[in-house]
Amino acid sequence: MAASDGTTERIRDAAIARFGRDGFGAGLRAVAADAGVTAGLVVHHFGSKERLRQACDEHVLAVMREQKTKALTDGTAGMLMAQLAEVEQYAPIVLYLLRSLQAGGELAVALIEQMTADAEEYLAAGEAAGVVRPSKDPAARTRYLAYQSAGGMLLWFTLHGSTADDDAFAASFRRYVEEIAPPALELFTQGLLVDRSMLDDFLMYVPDPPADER
Amino acid sequence: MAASDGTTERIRDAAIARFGRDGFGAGLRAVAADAGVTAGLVVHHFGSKERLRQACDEHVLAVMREQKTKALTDGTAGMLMAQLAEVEQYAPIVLYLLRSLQAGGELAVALIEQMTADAEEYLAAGEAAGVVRPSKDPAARTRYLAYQSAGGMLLWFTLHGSTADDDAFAASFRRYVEEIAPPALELFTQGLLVDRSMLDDFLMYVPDPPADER
DNA sequence: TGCGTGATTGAACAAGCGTTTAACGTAGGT
DNA sequence: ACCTACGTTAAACGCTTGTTCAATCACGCA
Repeated sequence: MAASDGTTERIRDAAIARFGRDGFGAGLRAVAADAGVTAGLVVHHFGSKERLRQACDEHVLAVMREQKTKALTDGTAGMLMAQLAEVEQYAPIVLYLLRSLQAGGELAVALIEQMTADAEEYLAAGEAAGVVRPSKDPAARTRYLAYQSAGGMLLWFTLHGSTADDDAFAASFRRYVEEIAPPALELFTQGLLVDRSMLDDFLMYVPDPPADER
Repeated sequence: MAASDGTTERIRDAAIARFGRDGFGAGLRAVAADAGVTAGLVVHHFGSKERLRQACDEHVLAVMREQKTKALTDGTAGMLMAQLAEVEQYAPIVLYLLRSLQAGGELAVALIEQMTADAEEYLAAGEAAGVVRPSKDPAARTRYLAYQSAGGMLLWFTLHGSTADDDAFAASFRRYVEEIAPPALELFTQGLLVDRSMLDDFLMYVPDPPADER
């Protein structure tokens, strides 16, 4: 995993892995044990648990920016992280990112912002190439797509992604992308509603659907 | 809401409100104080914190089913909860549901299942009425839409929904729905991609990627 | 050689957690 | 009037948490 194997970096990486696995409620002693040190040393190096998490955030953010996201958000967004997770070494970082999304905080906001920025660029390029339809409000569309795809991924992770093993996680991730890709592409190519003229009907249809029983 | 104002129900409602506000990490003493009792009495009535949460889950689930979800998942899914949150008295329950989605667990799965079932029914009705396009895999499409919309809502709540006040929460919720509705409708009516080439490429590629195990 | 500085440990601490226990008060039944 | 059962409280217990502290270890430098 690179990063000179100094003790500080080793603790930081152990914290990323442990927080990704168990969430930020994980104790300092567990992190310390993973790194082969004591709890006292952790706080000696980082000052406090919160500053440890800040260090983790910064490192993850640095890796993210370094990867330069050649992987585009294709609208499903899972592709981006799936590609990362496939490289086995990045699975802990992807897990940590998902935990951050789950917990909120600055890193989560930064993640969504970067995803949105990437999607914006990607969609604009697609539009220029004549592949993507123009939008009445491109920024709103981009934000909507980013939230939906990242949120869907987060929800999937919360409900079914609580796997302990990194490889199993990557495999599960691949399965998720494969599952959502077909309906996503279908929606993106043909839409959901028959045509534009139905929009008003749709809006009036929404308040009360056919009162079928069940 | 109501429920006879017995002490047990009062504690349960206080727990729903407190868990919704602070998450499930909230302490029993805080719940007890909200209900005007002591921590010991809470466990005397419910046995343990986990069983208290189970009682909360069951009650919330009962209210959900009782409301009969005339509010459909219109694909944005937020509509459902927004309509609920508008009735001020249901705001705590909606908050509790979001916390459950955030934490995972049985209630979260049940919520998504119910949303999916409602969406299935609604989409089938729309398709029969000629408003909704047919899908190659309707179940997959429904699941995809449910996860995306519920997940987007969850993510929004995690990042920006940490409001303390119930009314402010309902108002914020309304704003969220208003923000995502236009791009959602645009996507649903016109799609995102101009032609089917991407879908065709994908469908030809997907049948056999490197034959991984499973 | 000796000194000193930083890494590292193990123990201790205070606070919070969920839970247990003993006691008290009060109402109802016989 | 006694006894019982139950609602309720306050205190304590055991555990875990993050953090602090003193002591130990190792190594670079004079």
